[in-house]
Formats: sequence, structure tokens, C-alpha cells
Amino acid sequence: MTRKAVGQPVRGSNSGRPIMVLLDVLGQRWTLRILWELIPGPLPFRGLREQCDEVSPTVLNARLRALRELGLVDHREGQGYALTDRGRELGEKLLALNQWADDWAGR
Amino acid sequence: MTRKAVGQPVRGSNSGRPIMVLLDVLGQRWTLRILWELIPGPLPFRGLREQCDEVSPTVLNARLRALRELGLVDHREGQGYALTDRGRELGEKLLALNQWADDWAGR
DNA sequence: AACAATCGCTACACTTTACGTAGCACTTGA
DNA sequence: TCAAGTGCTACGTAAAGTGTAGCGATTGTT
Repeated sequence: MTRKAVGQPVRGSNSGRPIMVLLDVLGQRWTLRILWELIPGPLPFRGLREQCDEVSPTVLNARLRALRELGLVDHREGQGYALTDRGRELGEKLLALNQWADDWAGR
Repeated sequence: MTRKAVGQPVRGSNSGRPIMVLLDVLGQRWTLRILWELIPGPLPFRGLREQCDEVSPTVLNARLRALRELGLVDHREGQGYALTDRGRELGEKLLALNQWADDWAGR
């Protein structure tokens, strides 16, 4: 698989439009969940795996690689994986989504 | 597969929390894209398929069924598939995500 | 020095999901 | 009556995800 990046074509769209890159990456199983679990703070590989209901390490590693290449997540010595500044911005969108979801369920 | 609904356990989480249901559904290929393509207005099955780069009808139908069961999309006589009021709220979140994505790419 | 416990992974066989093409039954309009 | 559009379903193939085992490296403990 080609490395994912803004400006590069993705599955189902060759425009390279940022939103398409994002929808492609986020539309893969576990990606949204991983970002979600990193919002409270950094987690080591195994801890993150635990939070994500023991997702297989194969997939976790693949997702982390993609998220790192997109600059949304990085790996910090002694802390594990963490959202970057950009990643945290995206995390805020997910928090907003959570509020909406609670409201949605409440009706 | 069990029908997806708020309050029901989903892949990788048995809490039934709304956000988990949402992350599960949105984390399937094409779901986010389908919502995105419906934002400008209703589309018939084939038109929607065309917008989504000829996604296979099997998958499109499966996603539309899930989105209808969640009350995010409905099917209107003579117009095709459309976002519901709730679906449109979610669509606005995606538009916000698009703005963020453009900004993200610009840096 | 020896041991256990962590770390971030990789390998591999298996199951599930998605893809791509074909085509069906139905309605609408010419 | 025929063509064109509707919303799908069937089915074989390919890709993605799962689950378990375990590796090499570091860190702490006895």
C-alpha cells in the first residue's frame, strides 16, 4: 500500500483532496477509536492496545504508522504514543462528535 | 451481524455508548464518504454510487441500510437517499472536519 | 549473574469484509 | 413494445482484519 499523505490519491479518490485522505484513513477500522483513546493522554503500545479492546497488534501498528505519517500522532520516548498538536485539534472534533452522539442517543 | 443501534454492543465495545456505536459505523469503509456525498442534497442509489467512485452496490446497500437504521439517512420517493435532520447535523460536523483538513494540508 | 517484566513490535494461519461484474424485477416515458 | 432508469441481489475473487505466539531489546530485582 502506498503511503498515505495529503496530495496523494487514496482508495476511491484520486483527487488528493485533504478531506478524501482523511475520510479514507478515518474510514479504516480502529483509526477513529485509536485517536479517541489517545485524547486523555499518551499511552504505550500495549496500553493503547488494551484500551482498544485488545485490537490485534498487526492492525494497531499499521494504524499508528499511518497516523504518524500524517503527523497526527507521534511516539515519545518514555511516554509512548501521543497526539501531536494537529492530532489534538482533530481530537477536539471527536469530542464534539461525542457530545452530538450523546444528544442523538438521548432523543 | 446484529443490527447496529445505540445501546447495542458493537465490534470492539460492549458498552453500547453512543460514541462507540458511531465510531464503529463510521469506521467502516465508505460510510463517511457516503454521508459526505449526501450533504449537497439527495441522490438516487446509482447517482450516489457514481459519486462514491463506483463503490460496489453490495457495500453501498449495506451501508445505506445501517445508516437508515440509525436514523441518519432515509429513502424518499422520487428523490432517492437523503440525510435526515440528525444526519444533517452529522454532516455539519463533517463540513467542519473538511475546513480543518484544508487548514491541516495548507501548513 | 540470573531472572522476571516490560517495551514495541513481527509472523502466520484463519475469518471476515470488500470488490467487481452480471443481471433481475419493477416503473416510467416514448 | 421497447429503451432507459430505478433499487437492488448473487457470486466468485481479492483484500483487510483477527488471534495467538513469540522475538529482540531494555529495565528493574534478587
